Amino acid sequence: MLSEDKMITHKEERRIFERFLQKRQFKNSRKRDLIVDVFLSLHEHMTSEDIYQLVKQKDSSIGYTTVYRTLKLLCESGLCVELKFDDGVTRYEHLYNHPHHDHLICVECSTCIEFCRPEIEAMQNEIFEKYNFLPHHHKLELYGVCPKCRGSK
Amino acid sequence: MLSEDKMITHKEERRIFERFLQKRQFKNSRKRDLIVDVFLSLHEHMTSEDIYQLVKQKDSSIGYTTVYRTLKLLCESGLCVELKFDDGVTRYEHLYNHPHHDHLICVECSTCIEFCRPEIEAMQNEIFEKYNFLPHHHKLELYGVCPKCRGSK
DNA sequence: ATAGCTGCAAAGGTTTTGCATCGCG
DNA sequence: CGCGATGCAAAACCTTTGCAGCTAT
Repeated sequence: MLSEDKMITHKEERRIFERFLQKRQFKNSRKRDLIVDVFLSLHEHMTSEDIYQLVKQKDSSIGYTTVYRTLKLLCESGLCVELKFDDGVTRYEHLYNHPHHDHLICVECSTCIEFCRPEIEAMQNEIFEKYNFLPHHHKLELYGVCPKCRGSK
Repeated sequence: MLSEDKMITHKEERRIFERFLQKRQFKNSRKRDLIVDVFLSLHEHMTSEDIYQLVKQKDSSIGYTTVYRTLKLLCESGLCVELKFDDGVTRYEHLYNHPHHDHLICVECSTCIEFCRPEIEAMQNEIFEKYNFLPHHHKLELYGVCPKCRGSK
């Protein structure tokens, strides 16, 4: 899990991913590159299906499986994390250039707002220490009804 | 979502559920009663499959579907909440007699510890207000490696 | 040539639902 | 009787994997 919040360029992210592939002795692939480009340009959480649809617009010969497997690799490389909200669908979040944050989610329309609470980090560590756990990651999600959905009732 | 943390008896919980069923004009059912009894006696989060196994020990003629549907009813009645951790399996938590708490989960063995952080409530409301959301519920999960799993490496 | 890359189809793992039957009121 | 309660089987959903053919090195 990454903890540094410094900004890095798209190009640097690509290099990170390439080094990751090299370490594993993977080969180059035009299709995988395209998927990685699409993913790195995303600023919102998306499901693998969403990302598959975006990728297909650029190259309709790419299959879902390849998108799925590439997203897994992006997660292993540290550029991506899987998010699982209450609706049970896995979403992928672009991690770099994205300071740590938590999520505020509308239970009606699934709108998702990101917010920051530095206090959480402190509290988190306190609890991990108290129970002698080795910290891995945490998840804070607030569910409610967004202003738009409140209005339309 | 319940916010009161007072203790209530098993019998009172049953009455709450019965009133809930009456309001919906549901009929009595020996099997559903048995499932409710098993559920109300639980103190840990369990999957529907776990609960089904416990129920079958008391009456092997009860099917999974009935357990599943009864758990849904318990949720609607307010006695139960569904928890979805990162492993994707829905767990059911007995809500009454259970002050509000959050979860510390071992990423290796899935051990789950409950802890309390009153500060979270305050912070939560602050954020809901800031973004003008109507609060529904929240979820704080800390994932790490528990002492036992740390030791065995 | 060897080993990784791909797409398709199918398998897995869970949660839900359709339907015919049973049983409470 | 009428309508909810049940069990079984099957559908729905997503995620993951097997496999045969393709491609980079």
